[in-house]
Parts: sequence; structure tokens; C-alpha cells
Amino acid sequence: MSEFKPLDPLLHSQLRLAVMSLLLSVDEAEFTFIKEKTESTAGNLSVQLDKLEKAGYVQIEKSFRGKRPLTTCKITQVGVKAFESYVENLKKYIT
Amino acid sequence: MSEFKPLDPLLHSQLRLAVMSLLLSVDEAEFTFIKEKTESTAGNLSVQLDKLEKAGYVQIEKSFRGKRPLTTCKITQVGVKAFESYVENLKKYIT
DNA sequence: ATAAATAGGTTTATTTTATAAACTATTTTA
DNA sequence: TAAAATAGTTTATAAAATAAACCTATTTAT
Repeated sequence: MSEFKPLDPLLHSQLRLAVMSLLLSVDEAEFTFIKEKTESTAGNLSVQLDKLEKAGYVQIEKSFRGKRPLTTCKITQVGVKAFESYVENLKKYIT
Repeated sequence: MSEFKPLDPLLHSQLRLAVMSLLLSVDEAEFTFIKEKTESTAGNLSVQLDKLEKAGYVQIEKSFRGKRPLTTCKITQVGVKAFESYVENLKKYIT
């Protein structure tokens, strides 16, 4: 077996990795908060969150705050596991 | 400033990262050795080595062993530096 | 001696990603 | 009541990764 295990392509992406990292550190986070913290554009973030959701790595809830739409994100247990194993694999590349 | 510093796109790629990681651990390496260790196809490896060379991260020497072509790769100081700073940045995403 | 297989790659084509730009819908402010 | 802002989504474009096809020379088998 190779030293270099495959890196989950869903996590091996700067923005998605930043999003996951952020979501690991909080209970949940709003779309705009993630956007600011990651310094991403809304469009890009929207697309990447979609992918993470489709993979079951995050859970996305749409609601309203007052009259405006509010998108809230939470990492799932599947997401946590995937992140951890990604990091384990990655370590073999960087140490 | 954001927690998430940009990750050098040249290094944030599975195969190129594996190549750099490998080259860090040896004095120099032959094309076929790298190909085996990284379990990559020759085409893909050729393209990625080219990019690393153009960035000045590796140095590539073409010669002959007996009658057959031999491609030998070595990481440069610029490459080592880039790798180190990539790892520093990456750590903020994964810890 | 010729044909087929192997070595050691490179080049080109295709698919996938990342990203930006444009758009929608509502709401607030001037 | 326009104009600008909020909170996103959708579509288009650029860039990357990867695979497939190709090339040249060398061995090996017939």
C-alpha cells in the first residue's frame, strides 16, 4: 500500500476545507458569517456548501430572520468523521 | 486578517503534494520511482512535474541510463520553502 | 530479420472544479 | 418612489486534474 492515501476531493479544496474547519469550531454558523470568515464570494460559497450538503457533511437549514432569508449550517457526524480521516491521511503528506 | 491564509494552489493538489513530500525525503528521485510511489500515471505525473519545474519548486534533469532516457528530479530550496509555508498555512485549517 | 512487447516518457483531449459574473427577490434607506 | 443593500442562487467561464492516445527507441521472442 502506498504511503499516500487518497485525499477526499470534497475536503481537499481550500474553501470547503475552511468551511468545514470553521463549522467544527462552532455549534452552527450563518451563511454570511462563513462568507466573512472565509473571505469568499456568496456565489462560490453557495456552490461549495451545496456540495458539502449533498455529501452529507453539513446540514443546511433555511429559515427567516424577521423577513429576510437566513441560511444556517451545521457539520454532521459524517462530516466530522470525514474531516478527521482526511486530516489523518493528509498528515502523511506533510510530515 | 483571516484565519485561513491562501493555500499555494501549486501545492494544494494531491499528486503534486505527494511528489514534493517524496522529494523532501530523498536526495533525488527518478521519474519511474516517483510514478510508482505516488501510484500515478505517467501522463499525469509528467504534467505535474512540469508545473513544479516551471514554478522553480523542482529541478529536472534529463539524461540516459545506458540507452534509455532517464528523468531525475530534485526539490529546490525554493520548493522546500514553499512546502514549509504551505504546511504552516494548512495547519490552521486542520487543527 | 521481423514483429511484438516494453520502457520511458510527452502531447492532446476530456472531464471535473473552482470561481466569478449575472441574476432574483425582497427590504431598507434617502 | 427610486436607489441601494441583503441574502442568497444560477449560469457562464477559466483553470485543473486526469486519462487516453501517441511517440521514439530498445528489447525480446519467432
